[in-house]
Amino acid sequence: MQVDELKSRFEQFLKQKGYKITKGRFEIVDKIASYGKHFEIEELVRWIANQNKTVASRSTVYRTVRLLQDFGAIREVIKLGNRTIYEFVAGKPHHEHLICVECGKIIEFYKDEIEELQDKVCEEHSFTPLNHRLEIFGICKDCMEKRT
Amino acid sequence: MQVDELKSRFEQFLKQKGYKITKGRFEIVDKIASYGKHFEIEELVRWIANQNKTVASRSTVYRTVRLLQDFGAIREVIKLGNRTIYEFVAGKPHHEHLICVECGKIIEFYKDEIEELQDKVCEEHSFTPLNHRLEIFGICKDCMEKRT
DNA sequence: TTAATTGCAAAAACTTTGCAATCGG
DNA sequence: CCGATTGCAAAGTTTTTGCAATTAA
Repeated sequence: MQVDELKSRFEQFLKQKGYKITKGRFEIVDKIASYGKHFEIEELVRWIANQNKTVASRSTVYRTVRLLQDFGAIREVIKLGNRTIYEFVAGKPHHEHLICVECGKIIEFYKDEIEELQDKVCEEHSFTPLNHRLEIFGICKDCMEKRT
Repeated sequence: MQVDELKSRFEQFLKQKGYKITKGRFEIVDKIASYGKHFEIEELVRWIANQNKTVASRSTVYRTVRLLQDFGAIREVIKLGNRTIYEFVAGKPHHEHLICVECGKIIEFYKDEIEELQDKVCEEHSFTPLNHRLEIFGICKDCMEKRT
């Protein structure tokens, strides 16, 4: 999805919720889109603050991140210790993560069968799934090789 | 596994690491074992503090929880917002969780096929898995029925 | 106009840590 | 005895919030 299309959908979302269309909110979307990788909020705040033109304060970033989560453009994908790592999911197909606990590398993967089995489990428990997160922590290939 | 057996294994673990065998550590194990359900650390601290005989301070609880994680007796199983929910896993077979976002109910499940598929994915990426967590958030049967 | 938003600083919630006293081996 | 552990309070992190000023509709 193009960022412009996303922003226009976000605009609809805001209007529909009775929220206002502000410059700051869209600049944050641009920043997240151009950041191009998984991020933590404080990381994003610092990165935004270091740009020539500051587009939003820490509170606004936190508040907008929450809005974008409700909207569905970003998602909490990794919870490691006290850290929360987000990703920009806009338009990207759903996937899960392998996280290297040595170097922090994040590998994305998707297995249809895993999704199907989850649906099956939910059905068995008459549970209505809304979303899920599968995190596999371990050592990536590179780090494994360095160990020898 | 019996709690006594677990404590004896924990004792071996401590000795092997060069740590000391203290009363407080074992009393915390007893408390967690008798708590009998998923818990958050602050919840545990408060619960322990409310007992006739206080067995450990907040810092000791935090420090011991970390030790027990390393030892493998407890595990961070759910990360929801800023909350971290632990479970006492001692001897229990591995399983995943369905979490009702409405009432907080936690349902445990295990699907061998899901585990196998994960191993397969890891192999495909030459990734050495250490541990994983699959959280499915949704609405449980009871909450769904109440909605009508 | 007026209700939502922003930035700030303060507060909140959770967790870690320095240190002196104490305890275990 | 010596080094690990404990409790406390202080500090560190991350996130939320109250409020006055500002801005969008």
